[in-house]
Amino acid sequence: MKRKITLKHIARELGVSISTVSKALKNSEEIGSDTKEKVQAFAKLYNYKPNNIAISLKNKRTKNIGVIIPDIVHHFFTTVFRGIENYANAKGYNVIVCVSDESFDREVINMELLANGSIDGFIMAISSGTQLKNDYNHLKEVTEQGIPLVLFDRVAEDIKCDKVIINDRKGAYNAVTKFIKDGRKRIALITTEEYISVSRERATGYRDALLDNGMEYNENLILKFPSMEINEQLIEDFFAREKVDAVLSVNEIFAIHSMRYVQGKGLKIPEDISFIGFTDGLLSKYASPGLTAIAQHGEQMGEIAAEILIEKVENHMEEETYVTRVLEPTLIERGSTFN
Amino acid sequence: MKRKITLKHIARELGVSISTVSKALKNSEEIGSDTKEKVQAFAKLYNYKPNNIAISLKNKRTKNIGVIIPDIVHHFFTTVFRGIENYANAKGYNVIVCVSDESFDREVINMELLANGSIDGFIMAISSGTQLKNDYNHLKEVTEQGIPLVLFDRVAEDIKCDKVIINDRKGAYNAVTKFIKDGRKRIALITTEEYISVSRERATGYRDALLDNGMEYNENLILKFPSMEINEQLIEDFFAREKVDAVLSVNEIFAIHSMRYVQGKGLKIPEDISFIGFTDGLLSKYASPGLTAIAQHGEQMGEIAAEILIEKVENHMEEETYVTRVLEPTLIERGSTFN
DNA sequence: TAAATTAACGAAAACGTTTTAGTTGCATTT
DNA sequence: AAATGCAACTAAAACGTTTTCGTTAATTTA
Repeated sequence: MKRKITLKHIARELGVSISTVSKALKNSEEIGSDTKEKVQAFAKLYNYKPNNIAISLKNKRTKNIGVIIPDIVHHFFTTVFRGIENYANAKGYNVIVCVSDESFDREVINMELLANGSIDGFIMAISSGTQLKNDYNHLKEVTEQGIPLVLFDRVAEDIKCDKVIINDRKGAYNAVTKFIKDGRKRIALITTEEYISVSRERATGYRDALLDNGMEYNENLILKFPSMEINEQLIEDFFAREKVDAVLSVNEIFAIHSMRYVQGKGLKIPEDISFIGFTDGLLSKYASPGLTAIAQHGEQMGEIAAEILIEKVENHMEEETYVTRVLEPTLIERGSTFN
Repeated sequence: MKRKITLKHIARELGVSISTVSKALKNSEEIGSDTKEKVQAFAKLYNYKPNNIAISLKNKRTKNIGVIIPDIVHHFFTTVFRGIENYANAKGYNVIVCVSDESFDREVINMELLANGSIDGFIMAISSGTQLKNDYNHLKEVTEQGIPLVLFDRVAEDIKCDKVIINDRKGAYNAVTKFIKDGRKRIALITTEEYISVSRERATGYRDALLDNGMEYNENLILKFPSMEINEQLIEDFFAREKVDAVLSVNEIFAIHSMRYVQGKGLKIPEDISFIGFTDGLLSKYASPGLTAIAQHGEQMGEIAAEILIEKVENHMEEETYVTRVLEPTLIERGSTFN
């Protein structure tokens, strides 16, 4: 086992000072060329690599960025993560991921842990637990310490920081508008409770599209799941109770479950009933028929978030100006709607 | 913006030495109780938290573990990751993720970056690029430096380290055996090139099951995709050329694509043709009919890998003994096979 | 009373860097 | 010959901890 070699070892071995070694390795003009050669050759021979931790301590910069997401086994978040990782890596940053598991407590613990020097900045999507509790002190503490923070997708109005979101309202609006153009009359919305910021936005878009097109906004046509967990019974009750010819779902899972349910009841998609779902993930692509989806451009979102964060980290300007980048959703048409 | 407070600040403010502050905060017996109270109160008031980087430098332990996976937008890997993260977090470790994107070069770069002090150990699945190149020097360098390494799923025979895998051969064997019991006569295998260790194992299980049951092993019934990318044409050609009544696929995507193709041709699943796929992911669950799947127990795999790694990191025993934990695959039966 | 013990604290080294501010010895200038 | 300039190097501080080894002064022991 060959232990890691340090500047001190090289210095001792070559009979020069540590500073000389450090400068020689940086090709400093201060150092004579024969000494430089000697040092560099020795360093290469013994495969010297500077210790990141020591450099971090010296520079007060870790070249790590902390990513906190509610769930990793989730297509949209992994897509965003890929964007973050891509950009960050290209800029020489590593990514430390913590999963809040939709829990307020784990979010707080993880942030505090990372905030003590381990990272240069945060990128995160707020957990549903936190959105429910509506307590953002952990975020405020971090920003007050001067640690840059970029929120994506699940954001909070009153946090002063950079944000990257998609225009969820418009996504829903466009979807419902398409349903109406296709002649759909009873358009349902399947969603979660409203404390999730994105669900709230999507519900607004749904309502606005109906009203703008002179249609009735009927709360009976909205199915709200109390949690992310699927509940077959609620689906069954809903479709038994309401006659529906189009469904907008805030996520793929709810949409796919509903599709399978109505197919089981003998309905034809899209002839009898039509579906559009948020998040253009694997399920949408491989469902039968394919699920028309509102793409959220997660990878791009991640790249932008990382770009904004790293810019803030590197050019530590004191003026507190924050941007909110709003991406436009795209409708990916598949077999679950008329073409 | 309130800057982070350090031991030095507290010491200066309270007119004591840094060592006294450090000890007082650790409730050392050496320090008088009134001094301790004073220091602790001050620290709490100004929300003192020790700097992780400084501690890392001092202890030569970062409490970070590096995870290198080929792809993050991939159900199995995220599942494993969740297991790793769960266990690691509970033990006070953070997880730094790097995505090799199936590329040898990125794998090497990422490992070298992290190996310079940023992490205490690695958990990784080898990229296909690396398996193709069959060059594992970067792994050897890391282990030679005394950095613990745990490989999972995609492992390499000749690397001396701990490993966590599933019995891929048995998974395939059991699937094919089931096909045979169900009366299937022409059982196909859809796979990748054999340089991927898991594909090789699965192919072996496929063959063994056929031969053990007195059936013919016919290479024409094997469809090999040259890459992870799906190629519709190959599927079309294959099913046009070969008459097949059962398909074992090394992943979900290939299986789902094939199912859709044969359904498009008017075949009934499972009456005319039956499917089993590796990786029990979302697609299997939500396909119609549901895809009978060989579950790889990713989360458990991640937890075990993390457990082994952290054990090695913390009890740095010099004896070089390595374990290989083999998990048993489970067949999850769904509509794509007879019950 | 002198010596030994103890409680309470501080100085300093160490982890591995980077960087500023010297310090040499030698060659050039006046 | 003294002063200047320069090339090539080193010492030391700094980043924020932890920890070992002192060092006090007060207290106990013989």
